[in-house]
Order: sequence, then C-alpha cells, then structure tokens
Amino acid sequence: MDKTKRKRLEKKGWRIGSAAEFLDLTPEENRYIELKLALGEHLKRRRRSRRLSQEMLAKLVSSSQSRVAKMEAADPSVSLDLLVRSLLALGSSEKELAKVIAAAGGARG
Amino acid sequence: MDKTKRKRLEKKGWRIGSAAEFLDLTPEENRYIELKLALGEHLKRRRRSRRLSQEMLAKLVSSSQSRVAKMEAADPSVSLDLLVRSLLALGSSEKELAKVIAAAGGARG
DNA sequence: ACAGGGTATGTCATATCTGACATGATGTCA
DNA sequence: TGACATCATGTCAGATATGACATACCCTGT
Repeated sequence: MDKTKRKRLEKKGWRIGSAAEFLDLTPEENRYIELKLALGEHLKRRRRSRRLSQEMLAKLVSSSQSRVAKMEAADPSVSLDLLVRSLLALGSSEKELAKVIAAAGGARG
Repeated sequence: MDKTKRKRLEKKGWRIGSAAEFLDLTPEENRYIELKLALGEHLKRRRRSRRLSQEMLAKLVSSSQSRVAKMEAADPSVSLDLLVRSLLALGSSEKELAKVIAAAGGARG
C-alpha cells in the first residue's frame, strides 16, 4: 500500500472488524478497504469525465456534496452500498464495476 | 422508491426476485437488488462447496446463522458490505467477485 | 412418532451509516 | 484584493444494518 493511502487511513478512525488496530489489518480487511478505495477513485474519474461537480453528482444521487467527497476518498463512514449505487446512477455498467473490482485485486499481490 | 412502501410490501410477503415488477423500482434500484441477489446466491454456492453450515460460516465471519440466511436470500436488511466481506472471508478472489457482478449485469435484460 | 441438524423468519437493542450543515482550504478570475 | 466555485473535513440527529435470540419449518435417521 502506498504512503499517501496509508497516511489517509491512519488519520481516520479505521476500526473495521473487531478491534481498533488500524495498522495491522487482516488480509480480508485490507482487501475490503482496497476495494472501496478503487471504487471511490473510479467514481471520481467517472464524475469528472461527465464534467460534474460533487454538488451536481450529490443532487443526482440524492445525497450531499460532503458525502460525495467522502465517497471519493473512501472514508470509513461510507458503505459499499452507497458507492455502488452512486456508480450505477452515474451510468456505470456491471461490466465496468467488475473491471474496477478485478483491478483492485490485481493491484494487490 | 419510497422506503416506507417497500417495508409495507415486504411485510405482506414480497420476496426479492418474485414480484419485483409490482414495485416501482427505478432501473438503478433494480440493478442494485439483482447485484445483491447474485452475490447472495454465490455466497450460498461457495459455502456449500466448502461443506459449511450457515452456523459455521456465521462463526467464520463473526455473525449469526440468521444473518447468513438473510445474506443468502438477499434480504433487504443486509448490505453489500456484509455480503462482500463474507465472500472475501470465504476465500473469494476479486476476480471471482467481478465475474459474479458482471454476470448479474449480463442476466439483466 | 421422536430427535437432531440445518435453514428460514421475525424482533429488538445497539452499532453504524446517512444527509445536512458549518467551516476551512484552494484555485481562478477580474 | 475580493468574490466565487469547488472540494475537504468535522459534527450530529435521524435512518438503517447488525448480531443475537426465539421459534418454526424442513429433512433424514431411528
């Protein structure tokens, strides 16, 4: 995992799973987080390719600008559900989602 | 869709996959539900191929038998997060998840 | 018929997520 | 410089998901 990402994760209360041990994630927890990061980044790419501001996208998915920002940053407080729903609302196909997810795994060892 | 209405219909016996056309689902909502359904079914397949009972899987993912049953039925009360994390815990690769998701889209008309 | 393993379904207290809001940071243009 | 747009981040009340539990419904074997 690269430094920027790690910094970002450390800064916030990553407390996925049982304990509050953010620096020693189990492989599954790590993969889950990487998945969210990949989807968040893809959401950002897709939004930009559509020339939408976070606020416009927020309106499109009945959310708020701040939550869109959190989605794109894969904030611990956002769910896969919200991420996936937003991507679908933005016009992503299942095939496209699949690609992003497969790539998230491929980037890992 | 109106969530209150959804709850009401669920109480009356609506089950995912059986009468989706009675609910005014937007295309995105429908695709989201199909996605959950596909993942739930895959979870069941994977669990069975491992010869695990719902109770054993529940222990494996720190959940309960009843919730595993709901996952496999794609109950509205289970999230994509839980589904995906359970699949990862069961040993599914990102590639495998991608395949399931892509198939969910392909099955859609 | 009974017992026991596996699964479905309803409920509930608590944990987590959500949209909304406030506020700050950054960039751009005049 | 100031006005404005865009994005980041913190907070919080209300909404939703969660594990646990009870219970009922299959099976299969005895």
